[in-house]
Amino acid sequence: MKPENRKQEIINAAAVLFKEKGYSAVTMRDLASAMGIKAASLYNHIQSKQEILSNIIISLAEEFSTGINSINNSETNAIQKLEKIIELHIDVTLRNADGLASLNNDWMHLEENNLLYYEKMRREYEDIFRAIVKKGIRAGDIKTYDVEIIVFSTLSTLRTLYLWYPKQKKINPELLKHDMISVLLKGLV
Amino acid sequence: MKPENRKQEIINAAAVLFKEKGYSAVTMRDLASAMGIKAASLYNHIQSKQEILSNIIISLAEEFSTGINSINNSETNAIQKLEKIIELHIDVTLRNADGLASLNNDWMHLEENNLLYYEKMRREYEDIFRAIVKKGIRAGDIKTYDVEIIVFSTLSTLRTLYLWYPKQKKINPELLKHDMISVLLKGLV
DNA sequence: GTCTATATAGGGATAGAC
DNA sequence: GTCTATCCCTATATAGAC
Repeated sequence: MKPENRKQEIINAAAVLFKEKGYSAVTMRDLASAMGIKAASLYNHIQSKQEILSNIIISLAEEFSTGINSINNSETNAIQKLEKIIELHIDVTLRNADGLASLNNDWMHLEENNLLYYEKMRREYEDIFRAIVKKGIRAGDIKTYDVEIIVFSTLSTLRTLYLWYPKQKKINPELLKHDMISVLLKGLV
Repeated sequence: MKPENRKQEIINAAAVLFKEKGYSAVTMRDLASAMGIKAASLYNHIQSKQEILSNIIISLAEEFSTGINSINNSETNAIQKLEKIIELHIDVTLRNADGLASLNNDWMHLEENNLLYYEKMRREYEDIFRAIVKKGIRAGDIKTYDVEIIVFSTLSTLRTLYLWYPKQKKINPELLKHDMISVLLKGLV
């Protein structure tokens, strides 16, 4: 096994533990034990605990950043863009639900430039999302509720998918996408 | 100042810090510093760090438990019950947004009986919520999407309110309730 | 690539003076 | 009710043998 693979194994194992207890409560001994080795051995593959966290979070944040920019640049209306954003979140959740726990709950433990970089991406993501909703309202495609409430309620559902999805083993991704789009955009009543 | 007041001050200060960094990353020295005293002095008012956490979480969980039981026992239809649940979450968030961060993110650091007690209340809360949605679907008041998706998307929005509300200082609670009910129940489109 | 041993720092909590 | 001093434990990380 090449070092890069072993490193990724460690990062994946860490993501599972971080999801269960949070970054701060997981020790390098916990992580080593989950890998079946001693804590000191981890340092042959990674430089620090912090490096593991930034690896998990930054790659995910960049995925969302790339995704929403590509969606935003497409020639579609606001509703279609929101549908694409919902699909983006579902796709990322299917691929890396564990890592999303750190993205959502442990980003504040990033250090220095990584923290600033994360915060910048998050701000830009929300700005694009907000702009899409505003355009949709102006075009008459979206009802004229408070923009912030719409952005918040939609995003909080999408961001929490990682908690919920693993418990619904049987659910079909296509059904999930369809019903999630319906529930979020067309309401329950 | 009576000891009970001082104790509550400590718990309130702790809730703010737990919200910012999470239970595990906040030290008793951090908390003491926020109170303007030394760490050892905290122990004149509280027995342990764990006691602070359980105070924050258990009282909030009991509030939700009482609230949803009372709503569920009222003679109203599913939609009216859901509206009341949304109001319940908004009311609790207005009163104690800081504590809700611990309820949502740090419950797994509860110990022994408190952990079991919390998990029981949470399970019962979700069961009641799910039963209300199911009744609403059977009565034809709620569209026939996947029940779990409805429960999840609604609850995740309500549970995340604590993150979002403090940033919207100007928003009127009544407008918030009205628009939140509209967005969650009637959709965006 | 993993181990044992260890350095160094900081955690929660207590004792006892004031 | 708060302080200083301190106990004991565990954290991240490194050094060097195998």
